[in-house]
Amino acid sequence: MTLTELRYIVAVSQKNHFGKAAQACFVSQPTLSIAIKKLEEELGVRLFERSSKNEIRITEIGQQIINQAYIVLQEAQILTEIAQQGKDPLSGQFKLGVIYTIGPYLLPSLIPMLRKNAPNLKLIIEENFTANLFQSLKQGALDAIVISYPFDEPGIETAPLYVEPFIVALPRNHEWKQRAEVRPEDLSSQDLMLLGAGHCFRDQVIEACPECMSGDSELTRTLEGGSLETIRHMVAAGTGITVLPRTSITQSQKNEALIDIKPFADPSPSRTVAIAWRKHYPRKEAIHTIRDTIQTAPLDGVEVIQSVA
Amino acid sequence: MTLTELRYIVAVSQKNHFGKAAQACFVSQPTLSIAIKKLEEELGVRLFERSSKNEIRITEIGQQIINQAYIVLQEAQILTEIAQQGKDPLSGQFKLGVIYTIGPYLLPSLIPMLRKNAPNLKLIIEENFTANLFQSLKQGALDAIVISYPFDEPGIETAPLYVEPFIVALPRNHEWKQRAEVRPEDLSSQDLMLLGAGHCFRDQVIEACPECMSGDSELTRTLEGGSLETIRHMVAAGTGITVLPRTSITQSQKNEALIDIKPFADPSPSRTVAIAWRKHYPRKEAIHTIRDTIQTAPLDGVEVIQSVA
DNA sequence: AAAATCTATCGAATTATTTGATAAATTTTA
DNA sequence: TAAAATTTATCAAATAATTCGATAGATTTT
Repeated sequence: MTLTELRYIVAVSQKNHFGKAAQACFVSQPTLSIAIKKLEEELGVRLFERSSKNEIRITEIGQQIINQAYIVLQEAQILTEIAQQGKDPLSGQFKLGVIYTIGPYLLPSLIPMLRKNAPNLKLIIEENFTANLFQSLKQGALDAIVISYPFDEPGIETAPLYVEPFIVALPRNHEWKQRAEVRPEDLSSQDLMLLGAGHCFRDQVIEACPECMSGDSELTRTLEGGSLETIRHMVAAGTGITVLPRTSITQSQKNEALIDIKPFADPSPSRTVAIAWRKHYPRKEAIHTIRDTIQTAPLDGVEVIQSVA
Repeated sequence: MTLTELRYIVAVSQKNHFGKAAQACFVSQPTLSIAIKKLEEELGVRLFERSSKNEIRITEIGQQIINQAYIVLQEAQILTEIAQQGKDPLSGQFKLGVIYTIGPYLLPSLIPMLRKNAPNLKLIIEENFTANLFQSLKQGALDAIVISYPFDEPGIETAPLYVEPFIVALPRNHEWKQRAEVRPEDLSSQDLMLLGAGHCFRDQVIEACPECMSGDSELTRTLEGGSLETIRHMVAAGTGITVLPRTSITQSQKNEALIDIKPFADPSPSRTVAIAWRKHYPRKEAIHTIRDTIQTAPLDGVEVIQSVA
């Protein structure tokens, strides 16, 4: 049984005439006759009563089968309509993972922009650690993830989005009040607060200032389970200083009374934020749109990295 | 789109593996790969995300389409099941027309026998005049009709069932009480009651005894809209005599006190009862069964006509 | 680096499908 | 009654499609 054969019998039932039905199906009359004969033989049932002159008559069982053929064809039609709607790579769900230290700062501007650039894309967000996001990405639970380099996994492709410098956040009236900039190695002499293990940003800060974790510096504290926002509030409360990614500081927060922001001396430590996806992911265009959206209106203080591709 | 292609994508979604899906579909892996590629191109949608190693991943739109493919295939399956059930020519409805002067006598014995010989045949009966039955048969509203010869129409085939002699019904104490038999021409001297126009039996009686309708016989009365049963009751009431087909008289009625039955002298006038169907009617076996059923246990007093075919 | 595992691609062989021409059957018309 | 018309079935040839084994290409695992 083929869908074509079903279309033929439906056409005959509508035209009551093999020749006219063949015309309606854009095939020759023998083609249609043979196809119907084949179907009748396969089903073991006579669908039509042919009388040379006059019209065709549909048998009782033939009518039942034609009714069912309508249903089959209709469901097949629905299938093509589903495909038609789904053709647009910028439609349907898109599950985006973002690491904790990027999500709160990137998403508030990304989501409304994306709603404009891809109105039919139903964005679903997950915030998590890099390792968990990667697992979900690999398993197909996520379509793409926004993470920080280094990130190199087999079967996963990445594209850099922007470079984001690190900055130092001090309580007002800190001893460095008058400084224009800070060098990484200076940090080891301070009460430095860091995120818990699992956050790649923690590792990046430590990489920038290995001294702060060396045995002789007992001033560095880890806030397990904390967030950058928690740490920022603790800085404001005077508990210590911290290093933050540039995007975690908005203009209004920069002018905040309780916190002082200092850049690092050149070359400033920084992180490169990237988007990653499975190599064979079929909706690359959706990823491209997200990347473009992020790069067209970048966050404050970052340097966009245009890909060559 | 073909049903085969839909079977392929369903198989891949179940096996998560092109090779295994191909095996399950009893085709080679290239066959399945090409078919799916073709379907993807036709729909304009990527259904699967292939990664050389590891398992296949179904895209979001692919899952929607596979769900719909299940539905299409299931409806197609139902179609074949309908055909399977309808394969038996002795199943389904069978619309049988019978003329008024046969129905009441044939059907009471035919219906229970047919229920035994063709238990799945849903017999639907229509009683009417020959002309109306023929129209319905021609139009396909009836599958077969039981009528009386002569009956010869283009596109219609017939087979004789049995020859049924006519008999004369007299009131008790009629002047012919002592007679052993009656000759047709005798009827013109009597109060003869006949059915209305349209009943072929009326015409057959008149053909057997033209004298009873000739100008000088004013004793013949026509009962428009009446039935043989009405006439029989009128005979019993002494209103006149009539001619009846043999099958209208059962054994118990023969012994009835109020009516006397006389045969015609040889050669007795008679009618040949036949079954008729459209030449191309596809369920000839059903007709054959009905004919056999009628002929295997014939009504009292008829002579079965075995067909050569 | 080699082996293993998958899907994609290729060319040849095989099957199906399609078509125009025509046959066969039947009905209508002359 | 014969010829014309109408309609579906059949046939042989051409075309299109499907199928397969072999193998390439890509990637992961050993």
